[in-house]
Amino acid sequence: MGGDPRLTLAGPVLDVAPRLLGGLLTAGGVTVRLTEVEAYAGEQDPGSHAFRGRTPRTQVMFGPAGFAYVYFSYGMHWCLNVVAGEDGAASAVLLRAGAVVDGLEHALARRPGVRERDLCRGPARLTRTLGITGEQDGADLLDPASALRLELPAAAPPDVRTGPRVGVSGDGAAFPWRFWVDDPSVSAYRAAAPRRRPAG
DNA sequence: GTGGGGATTTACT
DNA sequence: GTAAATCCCCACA
Repeated sequence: MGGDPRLTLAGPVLDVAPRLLGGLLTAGGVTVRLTEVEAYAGEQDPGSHAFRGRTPRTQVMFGPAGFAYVYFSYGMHWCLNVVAGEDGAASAVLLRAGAVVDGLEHALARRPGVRERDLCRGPARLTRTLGITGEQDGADLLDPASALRLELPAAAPPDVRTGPRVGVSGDGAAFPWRFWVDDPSVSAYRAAAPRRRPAG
């Protein structure tokens, strides 16, 4: 699967998401190998920011694949998505976790005292470790001159696991659109609608 | 102009 | 396990 990476990312988001696992994301002098992602499937996905249609914040999602959608959450966190699907599909893949493979010194400098496996264990930790903020919203991930670069793996890892998305409530939680590989950097946070001990 | 909620992380009990 | 931190975005009026 050589091919034009832009074309690969322009495929159906549920195909694109697992293809990002093993990919290399570089920013702020740090490179991570992606270990966990989540798919957000456009305007018909109740869990997606694009669910309510095009807005100033989500306009990047409605554009062509391969660009960065960076949003701000909970008053302090940035999260990074890769826009996927055809132009106008408004689908994207949230990058939830990764393992640092280069620039460890820069990563540790940004996150003093944090264990190596926790550096990018979670979507907001990942952006913080790589120094990603809203300034990178709309960046072309496939442009070598970009502050944010993504390199797709030659092939998807053979052992991709799937499960419900994290932090998504309501109907959007029904689909197993979270993809990960077995790695210590994969986030381990509770689901959006945590259950108490199962009745019975 | 106002109000409610959020694709989270961290610290504390 | 529970709660605090913290502010942008969006829907309404």
